[in-house]
Amino acid sequence: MKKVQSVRAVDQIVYTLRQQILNGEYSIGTRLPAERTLASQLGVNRLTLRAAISYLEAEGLLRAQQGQGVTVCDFHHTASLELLRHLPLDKRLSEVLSLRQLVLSEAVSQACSTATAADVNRLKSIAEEQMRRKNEDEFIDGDHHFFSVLVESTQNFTLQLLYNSLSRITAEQNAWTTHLIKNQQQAFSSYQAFIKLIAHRNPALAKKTLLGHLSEAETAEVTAILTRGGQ
Amino acid sequence: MKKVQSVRAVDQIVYTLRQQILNGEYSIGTRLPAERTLASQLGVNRLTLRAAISYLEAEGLLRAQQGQGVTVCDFHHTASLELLRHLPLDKRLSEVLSLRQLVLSEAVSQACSTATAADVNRLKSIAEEQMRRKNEDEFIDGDHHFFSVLVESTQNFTLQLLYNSLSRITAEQNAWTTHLIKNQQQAFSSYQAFIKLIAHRNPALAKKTLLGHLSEAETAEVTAILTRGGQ
DNA sequence: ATTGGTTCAGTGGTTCAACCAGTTGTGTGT
DNA sequence: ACACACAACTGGTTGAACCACTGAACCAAT
Repeated sequence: MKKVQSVRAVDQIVYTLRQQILNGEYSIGTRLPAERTLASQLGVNRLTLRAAISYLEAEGLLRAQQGQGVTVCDFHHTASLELLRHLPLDKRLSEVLSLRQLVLSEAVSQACSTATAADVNRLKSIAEEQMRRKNEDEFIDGDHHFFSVLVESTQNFTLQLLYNSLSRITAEQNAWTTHLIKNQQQAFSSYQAFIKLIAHRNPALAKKTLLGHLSEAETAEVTAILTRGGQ
Repeated sequence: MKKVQSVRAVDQIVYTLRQQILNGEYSIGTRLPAERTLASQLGVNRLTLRAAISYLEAEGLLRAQQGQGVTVCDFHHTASLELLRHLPLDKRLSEVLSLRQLVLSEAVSQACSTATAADVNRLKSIAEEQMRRKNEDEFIDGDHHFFSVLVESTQNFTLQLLYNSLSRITAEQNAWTTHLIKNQQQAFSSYQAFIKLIAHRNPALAKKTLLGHLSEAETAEVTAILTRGGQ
């Protein structure tokens, strides 16, 4: 008794069409075949196809207009970050990493003002737990958990929504998991640095530190903060 | 001969359900009424409702599962920035503004390395045109156009997708238009500053400048750059 | 009383065939 | 040459029917 949970036809059609659009098989600005035609081509009912089109409209890939057909949007201008979930991350890993760094710097900076003592303790325990992880997948999840809590502690809904996208983009992408595993040690020190910066409650300094914008005097100060042990 | 372009029933249902979810009328984790029930409540056919549900699944607000019903997702964790398009911007204007500032700082910094001379000229002409604008709506559009070109000049697809969301969030929101109109003069000097920073081709300095992370020595240097006339 | 399996009612998923409603082009009348 | 009407697309909506999955209720065997 397996739980095969057959995949919804809609999801398959969504996947197929999305790939065809992203591959340029249906190029930007062109019209898709008429719904009745396309449905029979894809071997599904027209209404199933329509549900898929509705989904892809929400993603900003398609636009349907009565009497005019379904046209492929210029997703460079109509899509959102979520689109990267469906593109190979390899080519854009550096772009995503630097955006992630930028966002997390801002998050840490804001958390300096907003995080509660309880938040900091949660972060500490997650960070400690991460050090004991053996399983790779658990480590990946834990990493996501740490930053999820961090972002939540900013109480900044906008940042949180943005982080949602970032974490989904990386989720289940091999380029990401190999990157994270390879830089595991670096991750540990990031956790510690972030926690100490938040606990130090200096938003401006935290941001400068994480973006590498420190002056010489500040560098010394930060070094002192980061090397301080315990509490 | 008007072109009333009657609104699609699907769109109305999407709007209605989205509002009900965001207002908490259908609270997170609960199940929507059965499709057949809900469809008759809303006065549309079940398949029309299903197209709407499919759309809202793409937005991360709903999740349908055979045999289990349609449940309301915790959009704090499942939605993306696009969600802010459907929330009043008033309460979060400062959040969005600071994120925008952060993203544009990064864009300018990257443009220092990637923008062509042609890009810089386009930016200059847009900025000049902006100064002559009388109409408020045209000014808003021009502002968006300027930053759109700026972000494109980075050739960073990730940043571009993120900017798409940001510009859609602000589009047609009164909180944004009033903010922009009120700070029109400041916008002009931003254009000039961004252009000069890009033309100066120093990514690190540009970013520090826009984030206010300058040391004293750097401040003098930047002042010189920004007050330089002409080219 | 506990366990195990069966049944059944309720859910979303899919299909069919038909009709409604915009958009476009084409042809006919003037 | 122009204006209008029509025809032929297109997507939008509807009703009814059936399939497939889930969970709870039920009943039997232990």
